[in-house]
Amino acid sequence: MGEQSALDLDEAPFWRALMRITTALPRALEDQFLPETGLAITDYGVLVALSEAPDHLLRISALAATTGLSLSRISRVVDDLTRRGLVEKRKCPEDGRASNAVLTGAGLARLEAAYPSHLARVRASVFDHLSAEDIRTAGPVLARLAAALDAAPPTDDC
Amino acid sequence: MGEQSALDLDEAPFWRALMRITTALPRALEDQFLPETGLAITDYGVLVALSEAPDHLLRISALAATTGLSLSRISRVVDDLTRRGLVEKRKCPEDGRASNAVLTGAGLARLEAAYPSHLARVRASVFDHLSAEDIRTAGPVLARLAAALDAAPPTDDC
DNA sequence: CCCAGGTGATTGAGGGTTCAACGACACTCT
DNA sequence: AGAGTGTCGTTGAACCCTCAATCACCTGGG
Repeated sequence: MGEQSALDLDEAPFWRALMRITTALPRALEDQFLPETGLAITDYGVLVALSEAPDHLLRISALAATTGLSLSRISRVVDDLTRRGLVEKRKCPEDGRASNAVLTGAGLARLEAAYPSHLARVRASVFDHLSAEDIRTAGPVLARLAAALDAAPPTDDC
Repeated sequence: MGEQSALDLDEAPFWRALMRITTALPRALEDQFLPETGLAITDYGVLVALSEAPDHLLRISALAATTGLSLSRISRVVDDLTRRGLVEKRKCPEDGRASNAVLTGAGLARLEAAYPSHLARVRASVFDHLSAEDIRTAGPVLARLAAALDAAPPTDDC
């Protein structure tokens, strides 16, 4: 891993800001969202992923990939959502090992009910503080970073 | 919370990228950093905060504020670091309720040993994927967002 | 057919983090 | 001085999340 030059004058504040955001943003979102809707942000993400899938149906493993959660985590979350009637779990007909999660009517209703609250939280915590110009200039950079992080998991440098 | 317009065409990708980053970045950092240095990222943050403080000494509550951790969390982390000899805890002379955390020699040495690894992780997960221009344009936007999040905790909209 | 190895999902155990309750102490007002 | 109130830090209980082990099933080669 050897020699690396320290962060320079542009990089250091960039890094600090990024750290602050990664710790503070989830909190800012969740704190009001859960009491308002009865959904954790994780739950909401799962419901959104299902609502965007064809037939509102997704393999458990696909759900894990699109939400960015681990397989074990998704398993428990889906269990919980099933117990609450927002999601249904069906053995996959073509592959006996696999299961599909399906959004129920109640789940869709719950998602739609939560949407305004989610939107309000997102605006209050992020977009209310940024101009249209900010978003246009920073958006592509963030997108590039997000893509790199998605691709990067392989442990090593390149 | 009423009416809100949905995210527009610039905002939606911005938001998705932000979500990906907040979930993937901490993982990308921690996964290699901990095995390489024996320090969790939380530990590292605490040591950094202490190293930047006058006399390498900070009130427990100040430490919580600067690291963004909760008081209860910082209490346990400092306990743990104390047990490992990297930090020392002293009752505060002026205020019998308070405690100060002080960086030990071993703590400083450990921090310095971990720094190159930290730097390498930061570069590999973030700056290697962005141009100098990216950082110059997105940096101020992120800084503004971070500042807003730090200030915003008050529950309501304004 | 059946065995070996691979994959999808679940589960137990354990660490990380937070919330709420608490004990110790400080400050103010009378 | 004493009562009431607020603040600093700690702790028990609970939750979220992950790792590793495991079960059930699929797939390909003798």
